[in-house]
Amino acid sequence: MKTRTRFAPSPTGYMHIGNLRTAIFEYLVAKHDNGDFILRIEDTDQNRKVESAVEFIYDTLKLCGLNVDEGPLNEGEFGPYVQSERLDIYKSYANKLVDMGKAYFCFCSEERLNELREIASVNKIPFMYDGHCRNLSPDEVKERIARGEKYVIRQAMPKEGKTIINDLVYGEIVIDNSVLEDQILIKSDGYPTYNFANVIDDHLMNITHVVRGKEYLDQTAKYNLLYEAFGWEKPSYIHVAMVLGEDGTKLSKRNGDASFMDLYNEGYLPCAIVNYLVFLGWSPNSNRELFSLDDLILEFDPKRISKSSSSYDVKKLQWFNAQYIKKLNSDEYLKLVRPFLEKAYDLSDKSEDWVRHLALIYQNHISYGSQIVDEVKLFFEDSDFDLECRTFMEENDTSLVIDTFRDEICNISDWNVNNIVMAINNVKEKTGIKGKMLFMPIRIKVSGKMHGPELGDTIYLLGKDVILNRLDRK
RNA sequence: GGCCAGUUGGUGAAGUGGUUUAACACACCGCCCUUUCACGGCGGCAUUCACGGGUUCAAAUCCCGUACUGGUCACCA
Repeated sequence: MKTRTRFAPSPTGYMHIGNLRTAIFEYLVAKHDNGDFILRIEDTDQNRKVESAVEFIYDTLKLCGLNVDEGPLNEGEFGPYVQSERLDIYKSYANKLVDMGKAYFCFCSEERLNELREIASVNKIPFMYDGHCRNLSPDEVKERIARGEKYVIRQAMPKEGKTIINDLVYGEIVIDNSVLEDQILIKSDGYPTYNFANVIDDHLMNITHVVRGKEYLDQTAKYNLLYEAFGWEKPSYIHVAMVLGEDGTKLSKRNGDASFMDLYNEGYLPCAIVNYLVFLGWSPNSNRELFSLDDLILEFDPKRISKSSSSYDVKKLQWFNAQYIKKLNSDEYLKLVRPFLEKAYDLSDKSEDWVRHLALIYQNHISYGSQIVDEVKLFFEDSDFDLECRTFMEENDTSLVIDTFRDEICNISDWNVNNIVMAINNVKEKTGIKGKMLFMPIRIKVSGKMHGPELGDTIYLLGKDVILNRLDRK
């Protein structure tokens, strides 16, 4: 049977890094086996729907190179791929279960349920539906439905015995059936519950490997019981531990950096994000860290997914991203960085060459696109010396170097990097000062900083007039 | 609270009974390179694998208990 996995998000118009990571794992499991990657939209909660969320999900996956083989926008033979369009399917399967005597109609009111809940909380025991409607006679059921009473359909769970979950990552997990409630399959509004819709869809869509967050691990017992009730073959399960924030707490929407789009808009490359995310909880059978998606497909083995949760670390992401930025050719690099420059500064009086030259000297320095804005600031505005610079200038007599340098600069007729480097060299010859005591005074005067790009380039790009001005400042 | 899982350095992690005096990478620190800065290179950084017992000639690796962390117990997904 062809391997098929599915990514099944709710259409919220937002994708955080944990979701994306799950999608990547799903994609890799499928593609490693030459299988299919399916997108299914889980919108059974009508309140949470967001306009154009489906397009957003497609866009995100596409940016990451995760091609959807079947989904709402490119349907295959197992559609529809949106759960709200499959309501009849769920109903018919629920009724089938009722006919088999494995599910039943339940007319219990919210008031009665709340009462039960209260009693349970007073007695400090976990609430569980008591199966009140489990043995209603078929005639009574028919009559009450005819009367227009509201109902849900619940699955009749076994009261005894154990259910075994087999997971590729966690191994065998045993759940006591006595903790399982008669779960609702169809809600009173006619919509299926998440759990039920999942099982039906996964089976009908021939999903062979269910990859999902570890928070569903316990619930898998219910899934298995459903598969068994129908007599269907169970899929393989791959539960993936969660990603925690840097402080060890759960990632949330409030943590802006946890959103893929936010990272993308800050100038992180999708290939770097993907590479980083895969390494959060997975490792290959070697020391290699840099992987393209295609290489990942080759290497990926779900058995090497970690059982414990891991923390999201921007520093490491930045390292990955810097590696990929370095590998970009200059056109690709410019495409990444230029929008940030245009947004932050007025480039209208700058030549294309100038912008290119400026951007390129930072290619080996930045770890994400928008970082260039700060780095490049000294080319667009004067800034005061920071403490480090002031201390240096106060503790050292720099006037000889600066004065000589000024003269040399004035004498340059052909303004290019070579001549500028030569000018600095002349200062060394004439003053006998070299090394740090030569370069630092010039660097500080010119850029206001002790750290920065190559001095020759910096001076060249700033231009003669600006340089002469800055040499005179305090 | 019941149930389920996890616990290797600041972070990601390798490791599944002896080749481990615990790889590798990020971060950090130091040195070298660079006439400056960065890039890069080299080196340092867990006497120890949450803790306590046990099994064994031998345990991070197997067993039991404790602690801590997380998950889960909805007409949410």
